[in-house]
Amino acid sequence: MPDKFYITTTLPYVNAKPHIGFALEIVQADVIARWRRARGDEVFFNTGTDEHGLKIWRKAQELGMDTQAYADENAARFDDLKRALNLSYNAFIRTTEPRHVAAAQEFWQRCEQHGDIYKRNYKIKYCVGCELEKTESELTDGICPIHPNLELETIAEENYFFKFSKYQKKLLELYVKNSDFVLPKWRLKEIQNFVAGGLEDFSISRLKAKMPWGVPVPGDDEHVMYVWFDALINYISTLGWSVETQNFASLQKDKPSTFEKFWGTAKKPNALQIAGKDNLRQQAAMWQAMLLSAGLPSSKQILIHGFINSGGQKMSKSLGNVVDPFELVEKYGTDAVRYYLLAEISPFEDGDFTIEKFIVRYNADLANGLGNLVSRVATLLEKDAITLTLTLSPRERGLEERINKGMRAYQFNNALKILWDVLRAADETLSRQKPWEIKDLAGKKKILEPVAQDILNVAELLQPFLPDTAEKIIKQFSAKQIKKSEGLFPRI
RNA sequence: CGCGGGGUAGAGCAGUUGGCAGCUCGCCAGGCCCAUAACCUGGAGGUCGCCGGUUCGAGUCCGGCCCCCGCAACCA
Repeated sequence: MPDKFYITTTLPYVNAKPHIGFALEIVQADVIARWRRARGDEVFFNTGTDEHGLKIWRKAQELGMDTQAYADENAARFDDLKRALNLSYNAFIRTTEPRHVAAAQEFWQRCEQHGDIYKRNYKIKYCVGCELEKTESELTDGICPIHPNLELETIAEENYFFKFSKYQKKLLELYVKNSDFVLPKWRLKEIQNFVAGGLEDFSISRLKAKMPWGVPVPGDDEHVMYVWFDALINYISTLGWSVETQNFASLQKDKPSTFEKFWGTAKKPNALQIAGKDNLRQQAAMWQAMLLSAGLPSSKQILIHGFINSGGQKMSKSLGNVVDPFELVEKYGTDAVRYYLLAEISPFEDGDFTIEKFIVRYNADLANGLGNLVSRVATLLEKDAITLTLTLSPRERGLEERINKGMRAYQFNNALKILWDVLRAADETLSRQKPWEIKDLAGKKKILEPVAQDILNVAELLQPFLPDTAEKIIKQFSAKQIKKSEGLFPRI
């Protein structure tokens, strides 16, 4: 019986092009998904786009476009990552889809039934100069930095609020009971401290008159849901919650729904989420409180990755150091980009991307390392027409276990290092045993066969990381007569 | 005393249970000449931020201090 495995990324907001940071998140998720599939699990891998809210609405207005048309255009660009990065997700949910809107409304009603939604005055600061609402973090010393001479107006607006504060205790229990609920450990500590410090209810609606681009609040035509509230629900709307859940409940009592199979149950939560460090609170606290309120199972685990800086600085448009994943793939290939994200960037800490570092890593590991070794061995075999019978399976036991150990801790960089150690050892063996000096073909074969087998073993275990490259090598090294092929990674 | 992360060779980093300080790039010397001017070996280069403690032994544990970087909620 294969295990059911669920993994989801956060949904990127479609007001900008996909950037390298999201590429990191989705490639990490992809490796985990592929790894689980290779182990025989049935995998549900979700991603999608977050499309409601002020920024998108305003941007579409600026462009004179229909808001949905604008969202469609941008959502398509995110889905393009699938091909560019060779991703294996099987679900792409958009928060403007009817099934998601319906789920969000159902979810809202459940929270409301539990007495967790209420209306209250919400004071906002408004800068007449900018004609915009301002949050505290946008202000310096309580005044708008762009219009320091103007006084801010305070506008009181009625909003719906979610009783976040009510769930403080339950959230803390959740963290205590599941010591690896959030990885890395210090992020769990961070969220624990945050929740322990006290929670304030948060606003979950906006006045439709001011900003109509959102999910309508059930039973109140004046309001739409604040984008965060609806966006988080994608993790379950993508599974067919709640329409399917309800159908199953009435029709087939004993058969678990897709939702239960993948999202899990209260006793056995099953959902793995992956998110950036800016999303810790939303995913590990707010979303979990929302699930508790709606009477649904918590997530099982949340992985928090860091940010990618460029030359030690934050990527920003004004600095001109923003990295476009499509451009990189175009120039250097999918697997080269995947390799950098997985091998060079620490899975949990902030990482750094510069084109110089990328090229150094590419040449050292992909061109001089893997690519050169494959071509080295293939040529030696082809030249003397040495035929081998290598086996793809059973895999080399110890090596596979070491990779699995790294993967269970989501240490992609360590797992890859283990594989590269094998490649290095192969190069060393060749230099020491000098098969090219040996006249006797049987003797030559004796040296080359285990080296070729090592390459095949590495290729097989490399599949979740560099699927395309791995497949090429497996094909090449499964032939009786291994032949030289085009270089995998030409030196740059 | 808000919270968290970091400070290890010229640069970038690894060091999970305390046991002779490692990796990649760069630099120097040698080897090889099968391979994508690739590969292999050796070398130079570090008071592991500072001070104190525990220990036979600390980069690793404990206490204090200094510096750098994020975050401080309804900015999606």
